[in-house]
Amino acid sequence: MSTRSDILEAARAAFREGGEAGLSVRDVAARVGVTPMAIYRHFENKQALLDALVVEAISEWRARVAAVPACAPLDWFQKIVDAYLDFALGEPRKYEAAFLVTSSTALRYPDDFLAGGSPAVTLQLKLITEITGARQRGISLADMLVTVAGLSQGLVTLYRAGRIAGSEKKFRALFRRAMENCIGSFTLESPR
Amino acid sequence: MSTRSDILEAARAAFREGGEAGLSVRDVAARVGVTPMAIYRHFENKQALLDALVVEAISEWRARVAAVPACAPLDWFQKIVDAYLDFALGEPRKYEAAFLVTSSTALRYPDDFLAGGSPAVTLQLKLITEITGARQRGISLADMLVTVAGLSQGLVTLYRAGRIAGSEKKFRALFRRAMENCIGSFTLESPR
DNA sequence: TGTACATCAGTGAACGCGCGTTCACTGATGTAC
DNA sequence: TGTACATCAGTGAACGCGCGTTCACTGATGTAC
Repeated sequence: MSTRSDILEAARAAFREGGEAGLSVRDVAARVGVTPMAIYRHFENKQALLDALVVEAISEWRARVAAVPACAPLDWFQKIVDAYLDFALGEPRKYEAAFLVTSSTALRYPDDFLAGGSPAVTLQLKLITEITGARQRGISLADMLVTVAGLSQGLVTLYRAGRIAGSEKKFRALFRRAMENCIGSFTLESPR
Repeated sequence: MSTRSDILEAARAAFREGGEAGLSVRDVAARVGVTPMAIYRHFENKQALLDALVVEAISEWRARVAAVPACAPLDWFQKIVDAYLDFALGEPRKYEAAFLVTSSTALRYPDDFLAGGSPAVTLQLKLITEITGARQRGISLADMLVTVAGLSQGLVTLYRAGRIAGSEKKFRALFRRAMENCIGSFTLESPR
């Protein structure tokens, strides 16, 4: 049963280095020190191996969100934003697997998330609701959710594609300002 | 000199069908009805062929923006938003080439754009400045630019990855609302 | 006007690579009687 | 306790594919004298 975990570990390493395009059955086998066909004893095919990595990455993201200590809604939300940045910038390939790789298991905005399909998003929804509260401007929760998701994902993608100039530190600050402004825009008055 | 344009046309078709991953020298040659090596008579290598497609796509996007008739700043901006959606949804592969394919010629936010490297963005910057005007909330022009770019790109990416449920029409409406809200958030009062 | 030569588009075969997956197999381990 | 058999992880060779690019070439067209 250790070969299976060796395969997963090798696949993780291969994906870390080259992403989806860098994952090959033959390469993973070579890393484990085993024949390519040995992989098929443990995974139905390459897709199944990739799916396993996606599931792992999603779990890790959820664990990171769950690990953020509870506090006042706005602080809490901002800490999750920081966790998102840590994940996206510190483990770029895992971020890719969790958020970008097209997998049959991918949830869809906004329905699957409003329905509570993802614990991480459910928490964020709760926080957004509490933050905007009575000052809420009549924007639907679904819209707010998709806007936050789109902005996060778009900024990270631009940065990762090297299309945003400046250091990582500068990008993190920019990202935080943009998210703060975005959340603020959901309320009637300007924030702060 | 007609072979060169035949090659470009075939490459365009191949890219339209399969994106960057679907572009192969051999396939393009087969479409033209010519030996793979004939391509090399006209392009240094595969990358040069891809670069040519990227340049074309960027030109087309700029032409579309330039074709939007001048009007009041907010209307004008919204018409550009619509043009962006038309481009992203109507010519998804060209959108990909213009905005997502990593190319040595890619401009970077915000410096290259603030410096006027892109006529399309220069116009958008001018419009944003006019729209926010005196009510501007102290957010830097660079931040506003990156936020608009990130949100646009992120929403389209989510939609194209099938992660936003609903019809194209619904997505367009959602996109417009999100952009309107985003622009509104740059001013002191809530818009409308 | 005719000839020699350079230019140039395109050919055809091959190199060397990596890919996912098939097939029939070996050899060790565990199980039933 | 010993034997027969099933299970199962892993092997090794091969199939058939597509890829970018190299090399030496052919044959037509244009140009110079």
